[in-house]
Order: sequence, then structure tokens, then C-alpha cells
Amino acid sequence: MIDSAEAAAERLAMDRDLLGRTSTAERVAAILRERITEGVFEPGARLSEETIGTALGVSRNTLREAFRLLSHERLLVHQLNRGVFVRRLTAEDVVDLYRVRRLVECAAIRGAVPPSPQALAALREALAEAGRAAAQERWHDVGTGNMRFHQAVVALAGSERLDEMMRQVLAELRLTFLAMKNPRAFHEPYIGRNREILKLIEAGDAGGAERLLDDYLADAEAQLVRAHS
Amino acid sequence: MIDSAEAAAERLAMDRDLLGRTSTAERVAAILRERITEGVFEPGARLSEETIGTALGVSRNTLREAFRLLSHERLLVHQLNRGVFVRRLTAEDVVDLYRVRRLVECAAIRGAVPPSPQALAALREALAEAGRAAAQERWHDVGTGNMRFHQAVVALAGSERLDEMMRQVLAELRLTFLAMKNPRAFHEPYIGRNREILKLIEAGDAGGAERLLDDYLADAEAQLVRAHS
DNA sequence: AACATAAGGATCGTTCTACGATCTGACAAT
DNA sequence: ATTGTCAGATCGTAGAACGATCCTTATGTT
Repeated sequence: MIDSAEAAAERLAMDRDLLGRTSTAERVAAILRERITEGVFEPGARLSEETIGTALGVSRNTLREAFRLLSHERLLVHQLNRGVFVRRLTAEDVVDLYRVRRLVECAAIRGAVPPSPQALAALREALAEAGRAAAQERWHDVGTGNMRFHQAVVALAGSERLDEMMRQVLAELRLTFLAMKNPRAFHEPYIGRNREILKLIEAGDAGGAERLLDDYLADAEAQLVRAHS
Repeated sequence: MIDSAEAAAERLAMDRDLLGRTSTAERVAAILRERITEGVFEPGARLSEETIGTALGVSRNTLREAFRLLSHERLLVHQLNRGVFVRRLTAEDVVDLYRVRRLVECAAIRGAVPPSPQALAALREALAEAGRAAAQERWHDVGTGNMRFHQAVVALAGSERLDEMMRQVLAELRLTFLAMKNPRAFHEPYIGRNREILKLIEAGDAGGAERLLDDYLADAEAQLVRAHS
């Protein structure tokens, strides 16, 4: 009986952080994050403590904590004595973001031979999700699916910290997507290209996958830079 | 006269963010960050809002903002209704940190041919600094110099965001260094190895530099993992 | 007319007080 | 020995207050 009790305790320990205990500030941040990536608050817009605080029914202190969280994710910029603003990305920001993506994603593919089964499953699932969204013409969700695919690419490296970093990079990228007026034309073509990349990864051809990914990123970057000039 | 006025304005624009306009919370965070990396607050220690707030003469709200900043840097961990604690790193954390370092630093070297003159200068300067510190037996500063060298390695990639990420990784690593009881034996040998790496980079031999760097990281990781078990 | 200055209002930065919620540890009951 | 209960400490959040800073507008100067 002792064994099973210990085993059960061990299983519970794994669920511990799943016990979603979140503070009000974090929940407020989650709401604002969604509104920002939806484009409800446009880049450059100021988020007044007073206005938003009363609208959400939270105190200024709590709201300020939420602002801090989002500033660290680079979704907001904080100017002393002026307030927080939705980040407005420049062409240089886009270039920098893609520098990071190229370096990290390509290295992740190169370093993962053979790829872990879980990471492969995540890649396939993200691709399938993007496909479903496209079939239903939910173009925003196609973008989400594509981003999740590249999140899974980074997951090939098997590092929590890299995953976390990529989450941030992709969240910032979301801000740039808002500038594209035709979401379908922008997102749809990349589904097929991701499928090609996955095919090469599955075939064990890391070099080929890396080349394809590099082209992919170059094209996306060029499109976004053009839209941000 | 117009030209020089514009030129002057442009120069000033570069100094703008140097004009240290920082809030109290950020200054408090800077102080705590230093104390933590110094080891004054040991890993696992709880930082009471009340105690530290009165000690530093700031209000709880301000202090909480500082805590948030440091939590995002992973120097502190925040537990709901329990307070903040100095992060205690596990052997898995060390492994993860070195996974990131290996991927990012090696890719930065491989991608930077030829390296930019500024990045090379930063590498040389960091190495010289570590050498000076060693000559004066300031072992803690030797560690700082070595870390700055690897910060400069990442700077080869030319990405602000990667630089920022590396800053965080190295700050976390500082926490693990505290576990090494003999700082000289730990830090000193790496000066020479960094010098070898720089030599190969200067010679344009990115592949060789990458191999050396990989060995370097493997050895450091092994030492730290052993100390964290 | 162009520029410098001053006044006013809005908003932020920070502090203080307050109270409910939650954790911890100790003691009592089973 | 395990469980239940309670008190103390600390955190989470709210709200009011006031000085500091920024922006805008009005006023004055050259």
C-alpha cells in the first residue's frame, strides 16, 4: 500500500502548478492582452489608468501591476509620467524579430535529430488546426495556427526558456499582423509552406527543412517590412 | 547652419534613453538585483514586503512593482498569498539554461561572418576586463567579465531582443554561481578558453570557434550540475 | 508673426490606511 | 498519530490623498 500512496502523491505533485491560482492583476493582464492582439486597442493608443480601471472595476494599484506585466511582454510601452501605450512597431522592430526567429528556429531544427515524438505531434496538430481554420475562412485563427506551428518548431529544442521567449516574440509579431489589411492573402499561403517543412523534418532532412524555413521567414519579413514603412 | 542643428539634434536623440529617467520601483529593483546576485539574499529566502519596504523607505505598492520586475527576470518567484522568494535553481534549470546558451551562442557565432567591428571590440574589452580582475584576484569580477564576453558573443547576432534575453539568462546563471564555493577555481580557467575562442573568431574560423565554445559550455554545465545535486 | 513665458488642468507616481483572504503554526480533540 | 480548529502574520486589493510632471492654452515680448 505504501508504494501506491507514494505514487499517487507523485502524480499530484505534477498537477500542482495546474491548480490555476491567479491574482486579479494577472487576470486583468490576460483580458488586456487579448484586446490588444485583437486590435481593439490600436498601436499607439494610450491606456488611461483612470478610464480602464473604472471600466474593469479594479483599483489603480491592481491595474498598474497588470500594466507592468504587459510592458514586460513588450505589448505596452511605459513612459514615465505619461502613462502606458500600445506598442507601435517600426520596420526595425520587424527586422529584429525576424533575426531572432531565424536564429532560434533554424538552430532548433538543426539541433533536433531525431525530433522527439511529442514535438512532432505538436507540429502536426498546429498544422491541422490552421487547416481547419482556413477551411472555415477564419483567417485570424489561421494566423494563430501558423504561429503555434513555429512555437512547436522551437519546442524541438526542448527548452522551457526558449519556449517562453518564443511566446513573447510571437505575441509581438501579432501586433505587426494588425497592419496587414488582407489577412487571407497574408496567412493562407504559409500553411502549405509549413506542411512542406514538416514533411522534411519527418523525413529526417534537417538541412532541407532549415533552408525552407529560412525562405519562409525571409518572405514573411519582407511583406511585413513593406507594410511598416 | 541647418545641417549642424540637425546633426546635433540627432546626437542628442541618441543620448535620450541615457537620461536616466527611472521610477522609484526600477531603482528599488536595481538595488535588490544587486543584493541578490551578491548573495546577500540567499536562494530560497523570503523577501517580506513589510520588512524590506520599511528598510528601503518605500511604500508597499512601490516595492511590489519592483518585485514584479524581478519576478519577470526570474530572480524572484512569486507565490500567491505567500510572498516572493529568491529563486532556487535546480539541476534541471542549469541544464535548461545551458541548452539555451548552446543554441543561441553557437548560432550567433556561425551567423556572424564576418563579425562586426563593434562586436569584436566588445569581445576584446570583456576579455581584457576579466584579465585585469584576475590579476588583482577579484574572482567575482572575473565571473562578470566572462559573462560579459558571452554577452558580446550573442551581440554578434546584432539583435536587441537576443541581447536582452541573454542578459536574463546570465542573471539567472549568477544565482547558480553562488553555489560554487571556490570562485577562483571555477572562473579563472575560462579566461584562457575565451581567449582561444576569440582568436578563432578573429581568424574567421567560425566552425572552430563554435566547437571550442561547445566544449566550454559542456564543461561549465557539468560543473554546475554537479554542484546542484 | 514668431517665439518665450506663465497658468491651468489632466494624469501619473507614490504614500498611506484599511480590510478581507489566505497561509502557517500551534494546540486541542479524536 | 491524525485531524479539526483557532489565532497571528502576511498578502491582495481598494480607496483617498497630494505632490510631480506633462500637455495645452493663454498671455506677453521682441
